[in-house]
Amino acid sequence: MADGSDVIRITVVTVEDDTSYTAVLRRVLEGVGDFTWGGSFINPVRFLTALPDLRADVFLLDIHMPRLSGLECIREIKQCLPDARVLMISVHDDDDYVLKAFLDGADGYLLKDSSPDQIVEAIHDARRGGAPMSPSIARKVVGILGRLQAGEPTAKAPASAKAALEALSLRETEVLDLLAKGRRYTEIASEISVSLDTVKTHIRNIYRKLEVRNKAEAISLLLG
Amino acid sequence: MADGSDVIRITVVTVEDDTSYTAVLRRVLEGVGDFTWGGSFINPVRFLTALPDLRADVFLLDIHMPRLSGLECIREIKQCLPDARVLMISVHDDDDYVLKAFLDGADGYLLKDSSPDQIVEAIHDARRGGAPMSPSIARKVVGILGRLQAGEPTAKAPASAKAALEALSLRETEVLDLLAKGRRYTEIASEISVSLDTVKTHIRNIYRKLEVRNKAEAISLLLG
DNA sequence: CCCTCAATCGCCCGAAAGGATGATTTTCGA
DNA sequence: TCGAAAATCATCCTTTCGGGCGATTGAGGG
Repeated sequence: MADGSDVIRITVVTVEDDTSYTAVLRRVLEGVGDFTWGGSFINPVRFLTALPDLRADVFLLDIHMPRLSGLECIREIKQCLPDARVLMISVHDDDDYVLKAFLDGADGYLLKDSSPDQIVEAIHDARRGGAPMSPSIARKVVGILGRLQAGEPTAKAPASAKAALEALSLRETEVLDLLAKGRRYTEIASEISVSLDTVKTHIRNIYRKLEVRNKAEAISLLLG
Repeated sequence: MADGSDVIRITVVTVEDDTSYTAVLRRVLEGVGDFTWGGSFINPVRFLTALPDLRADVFLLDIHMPRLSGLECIREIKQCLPDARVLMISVHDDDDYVLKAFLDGADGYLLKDSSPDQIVEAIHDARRGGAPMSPSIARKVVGILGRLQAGEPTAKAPASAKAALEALSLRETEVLDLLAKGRRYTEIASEISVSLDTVKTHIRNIYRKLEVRNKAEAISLLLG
């Protein structure tokens, strides 16, 4: 391996809506001998269209993009190119996104404050079968694991959701059902023959018991 | 059948939160020779508690009651007393309630503007195996039947709901998902990197396509 | 008898939601 | 290349939500 001819070159493709960061990545990777720039996509939809014709070893995916989440690209990539490695690169470190990324098949998760060296090393690491991730992401993963182990699946436990719903009184259950049907407070009030303020009180109590902040979360917990 | 001794008496029980209407019903029914007043319940919860000890031929149920919907009483009654007839008496004639009542096992559906004669006749009709209903309710039922036949299950079609969701653009789907997670408009805006007004526009378009009026209905359609 | 909890109602206040309309740009297929 | 649809941003205005706070009544348990 003294000369470069027998070095296995790694083709890297990026999908990133931020053109300036795309340029950064390109510069970083073109500075490394065994990397081949396989293309960069600004538009994730375009990327998916082009995917069947791509041959790449590693994909760098942004999570938050204009039209389509990078998360939704993972499965497509894995289906077309089962041996390819997928690394997420994002500014976000929410538990929700980190967990989803790995569940969807991502091989690694880097934050955008990663240094060039770290990015290069992560790509090599992914090729070797590792799961490269930024230190803070690694901590997140450990934290999530702990919570999963404790029987609290994500943030909203499916088991505890049921328990929380059962902790509601008859009246509260009735109000929540109507809320989920899209009824307004005033409509609920007239349907169950109580005042508007009573409905509001019930809803405040429902939110407190379910530990949610608004209608949407309450309904998702009820139906999801 | 010349004397009253061989007339089969019909025991009637009412469950109705409105005491004045309960009194009206009682007066009407006590004026009819072959009816026996089996009791009246103001509180539906109390009614369910007492139900196992009741012997009645016909139940008159209000739909909208303080703690518990009359709809939820139907199954309980049918389980305890399979031969009993259940008539709903309500001021409401929404498709939703009418359909639900019959699906839940109601034998008839009267509006509260029914005359005493109509009520008496409806009870006899139910006993004979009929399905007594106020004229406007009968029309509702026919209308609902037509729509079911046309492949539009209720008002919110389970098949068309899926179609409607698929008619959403990628961006709209993304926004709706975030909405269902309980995100506020401003949070969605920052997460997908667009302005607040753009998010509002997307959501208005989503509501239009899904034919809903608010978050709650949209989320119910998405999750339900 | 006291305490708790469910259910009821009220007031105040700021934030969020949503409706009406109009406009620009990009994209894409006919 | 023309038009439709998607996506973007905006202004104006009203209604609805959501939270904080306090209060009463009745049922039921200790």
